[in-house]
Amino acid sequence: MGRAAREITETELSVLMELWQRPSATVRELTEALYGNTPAALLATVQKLLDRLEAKGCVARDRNHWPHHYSASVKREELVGNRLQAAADQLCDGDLTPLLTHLVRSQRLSAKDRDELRKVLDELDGKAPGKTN
Amino acid sequence: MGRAAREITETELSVLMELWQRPSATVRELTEALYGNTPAALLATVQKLLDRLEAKGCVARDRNHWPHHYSASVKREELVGNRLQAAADQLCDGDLTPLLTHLVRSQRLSAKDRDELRKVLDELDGKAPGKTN
DNA sequence: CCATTATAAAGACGCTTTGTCTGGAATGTC
DNA sequence: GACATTCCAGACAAAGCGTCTTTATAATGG
Repeated sequence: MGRAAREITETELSVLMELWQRPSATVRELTEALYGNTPAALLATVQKLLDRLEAKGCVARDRNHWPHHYSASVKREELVGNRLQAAADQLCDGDLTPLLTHLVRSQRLSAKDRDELRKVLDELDGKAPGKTN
Repeated sequence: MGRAAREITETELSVLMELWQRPSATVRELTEALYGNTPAALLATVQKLLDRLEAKGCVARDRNHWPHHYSASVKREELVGNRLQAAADQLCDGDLTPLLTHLVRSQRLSAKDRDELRKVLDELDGKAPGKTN
């Protein structure tokens, strides 16, 4: 499944971010949201970005509407996950655990964050949340 | 910290990987390890890769030796950490927690992995009090 | 010392990607 | 059918990448 997760550009990401905030949108709406105005040049630019995002499997377009309706076909969490998995594949031989360990250790997590994580771990263990908070 | 661990190319990474396996190395050694032979062209290629890695702050060179000795100036864990932080900055507003949560949840961690993580969390609980919720 | 060899430094090259824009084709509205 | 909007294909410059060639510089053996 090498499909969806390819490299997303900074600019492409800005378009995706707008899409994540709505169910769907037209090129004009997105251009307006991103740049504040909508000259032909910018419309074409955004269109091209959408084209490329579609090619990368991150955006779906509904050609039944006129103008076309675009919507994100990848959730933010998926994109995050893909990017991390890619990092793990490249740098950790595909194993995410050392990456996680390092991250948890190096990052200053608040007690609340740690609790949160622990809860997730417990959940995965399949047992009821051990210590009640 | 806050260093400039910029984008590392796949090819550059292959050089870095070799460097991580030794205290230091010459261009010739690295070329031999990577390609099996050392024609002038390849030597120059590896040299250029090292130049760029040096510019990106990932490699240090000792000009007192002849030929120069190169060594990695970024540890693998740092590179991992930087990459994750970059992902968090871009996609999670700099907050690594949702990223961690998603990762822990989506990835199938073995019971041992979970234990490992829990231990790290406990360790952090003891050391850094964090904010009491 | 000089000639030879190995290394370093600088740059050219072709290629791909990225962001932007132009022009023309397609589609809808009145 | 005339017109405006939207889509589409492609051009374009700039930048990054991997590779290679050329020139300069340092070390070594006569």
